[in-house]
Amino acid sequence: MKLRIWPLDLNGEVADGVSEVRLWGIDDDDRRVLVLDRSFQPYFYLLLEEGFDFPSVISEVDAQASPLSIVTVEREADKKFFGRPVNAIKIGCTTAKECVKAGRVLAKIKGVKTCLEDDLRLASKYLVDHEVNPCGWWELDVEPIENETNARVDEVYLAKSPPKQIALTETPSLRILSFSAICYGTKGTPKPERDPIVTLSLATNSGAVTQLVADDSDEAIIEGFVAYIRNFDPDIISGYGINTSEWPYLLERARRHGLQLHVDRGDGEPHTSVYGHISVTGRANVDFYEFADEVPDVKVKTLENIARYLGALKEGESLPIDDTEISKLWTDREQRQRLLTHSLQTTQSVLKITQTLLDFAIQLSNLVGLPLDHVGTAATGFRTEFYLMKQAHRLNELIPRRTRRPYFPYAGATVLKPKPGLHDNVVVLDFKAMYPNIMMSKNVSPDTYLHEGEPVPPSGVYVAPEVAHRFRKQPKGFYSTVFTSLLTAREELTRRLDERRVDDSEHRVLDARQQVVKVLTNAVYGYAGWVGARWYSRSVAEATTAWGRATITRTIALASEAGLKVIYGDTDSIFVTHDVEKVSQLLERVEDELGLEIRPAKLYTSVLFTEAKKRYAGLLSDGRLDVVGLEVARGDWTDAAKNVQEAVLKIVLTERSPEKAVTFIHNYLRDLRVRKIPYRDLIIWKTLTKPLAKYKVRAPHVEAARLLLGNGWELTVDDKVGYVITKGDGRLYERAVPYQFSSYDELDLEYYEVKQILSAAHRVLAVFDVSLDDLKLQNPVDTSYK
DNA sequence: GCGCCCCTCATACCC
DNA sequence: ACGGGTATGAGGGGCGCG
Repeated sequence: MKLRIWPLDLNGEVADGVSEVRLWGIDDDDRRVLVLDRSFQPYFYLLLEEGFDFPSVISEVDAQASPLSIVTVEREADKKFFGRPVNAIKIGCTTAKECVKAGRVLAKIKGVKTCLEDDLRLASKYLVDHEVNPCGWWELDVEPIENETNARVDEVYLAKSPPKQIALTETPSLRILSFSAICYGTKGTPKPERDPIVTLSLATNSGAVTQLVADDSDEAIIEGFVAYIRNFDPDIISGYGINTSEWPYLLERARRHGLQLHVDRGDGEPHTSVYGHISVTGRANVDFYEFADEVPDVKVKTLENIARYLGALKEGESLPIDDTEISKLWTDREQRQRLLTHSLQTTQSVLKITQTLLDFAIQLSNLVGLPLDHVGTAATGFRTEFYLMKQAHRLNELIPRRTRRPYFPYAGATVLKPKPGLHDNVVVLDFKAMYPNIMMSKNVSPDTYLHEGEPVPPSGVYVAPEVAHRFRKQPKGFYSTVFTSLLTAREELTRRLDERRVDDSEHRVLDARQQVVKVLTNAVYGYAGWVGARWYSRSVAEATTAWGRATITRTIALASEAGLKVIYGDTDSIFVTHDVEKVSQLLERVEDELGLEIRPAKLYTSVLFTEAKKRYAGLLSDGRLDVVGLEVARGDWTDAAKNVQEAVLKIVLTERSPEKAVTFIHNYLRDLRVRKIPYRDLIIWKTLTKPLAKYKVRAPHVEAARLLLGNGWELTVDDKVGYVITKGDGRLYERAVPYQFSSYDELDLEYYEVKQILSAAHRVLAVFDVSLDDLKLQNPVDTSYK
């Protein structure tokens, strides 16, 4: 019989010595199904040296085969490696593990250059080989079988054919469960060895909201959580930070109570899998903290900030409780209800974030080919690589090994010195997908690159400026081929999007699709220059930026020739006076001569530059303030400094009055001295980028982190430390204190005035020749300081 | 002992 | 564990300075 399946999760197993791929999904009749595929033979390739023929190598393989669990040995005469035809031998083994073992032995045979594709997991290889992507529709022949392993699904099948893609686009109706937990500890970060969970809230996309609350013990919470999941049977389990917090905590608490956290559709517990995510077999466990980087406008990636930005938290609503408050609130019976409400709100925010970002996550999984629960945790490089591996397979290209290489830097993009001051009516002209289009039009790819000394082929070469790297014009390279399909897909999506109304349900899916195609397109250049990449090529990256520099340089010359004033430019954009006539001439001229599309992106009614590159602010034609690079756009300045700078920018851009800005600053400083500015606006947030012991210098945020650690708080790499600067003598790092441990009375307000507020404000006002002294209050040694 | 210069380290941004 | 280019602030050493 035929089965149509939308794969949600898959795993590779070895059962009774036989490799088995388990495909968990939803069928077109809305049933949850498990398909077992026992016909997928693990294998790898031996790549032959040039001049060695099959028989001699194969006889040597046969001679060594007996202790190696080799099942099949086949010639592969039509494969390519970096675009060149090669001879390879396909070796099948009983299991993926045996492949690795056999590869190590057989790679030493004379005439074998290397072994390939032995370093891929069974499930990955299955997806690549059968061209199956999760979160899409596939059809295959199956035969119903007994549910021997008690999988928690409606049906279990045995695969009778490989899956084939079918043209169904709609997403099945998914059951989504979001959750969050709060733990109780009196000494710093709660520890699962010691401290219980006090409440766990759950919310589903069917509208159910449940809260589990501890009595003497959290045993009932864990049992209730497991029972709830088994009953609701979610396809997606989501949270915010659950891979590092909730899941490890729940697992340890369950262990301590002698309970099984049996929440999956198999017969196990959640477990750590590739890229450090937590896998719940048969479901997709998605931690939306992993997608916070896709929201670059939010600088400090707390749940509250992300929720607010995405509209998942209404104006006035807040998630005001921080970790240090929890134990107080739980202990105080009167206050306990506030904590429980907070927990519910948190979970509801998570559910809303899930509903906002899930389309993107699903489309990313479907385009890249990684399962939904992996794709978030996989770094950009690995997402790109998985996509490329799938494309390589379609093109009959063998997949290069991952190798360790030395790193050599290379030159990047051009950034112009801005013309400082205020400019009216400025248009930003952007090249559309500059690097991808350069790479495509110049056939820039690892397999088209001509190494030094290689003769020019009959079809000719493209030669990169400055660096003189050469790329054969024919045949079309791997990257070019990939770009062509990505850019074509994007155009097709844009066309279909235009046909639909914004409130159309398919519009959301198409828009998410279009976004992920764009994200992936833009990731390939960076991937090519990453030393860890399988398809790494420094020459590719270096040639691309060289063509980019030539492009922007020529564009600037053409703009000047056209009589336009060039105010600034960075990589693939130039800022010019908005002279409609001349600009449209320029656009035409550039596209004609350079063959790349350039278009107006932003229009500023007025824009302000200092002497610095990459930092400016302007009023967009719709009246919004757009701040780039300046303190307002950074997460490591106090809100006090950012708020003042933003106000100053608004005043000077709209009212053109530096004097008014100065008055505003004076008033703000007076408010600060009488403590009208909220304490939280004086917290500085900085990320720990390495373990504390590895820091070579004593820095404020590092010392604040040490204080937290000393008080029982746990901190790991990537955690943000919030600290304040207190009064006293000595270095800043001696006076930096975690914000939880200090209060307004202890703050060094002079530091905040001078180093935060005035520094940020003066950066803007210096353009108008306002001095720092003009910004200070008349009585700098006001008694309220000390 | 203090200010100044210059350098390194650290972070976060832009595209 | 994708790229290079850039700004900025704090720390820290060396130096002059009666």
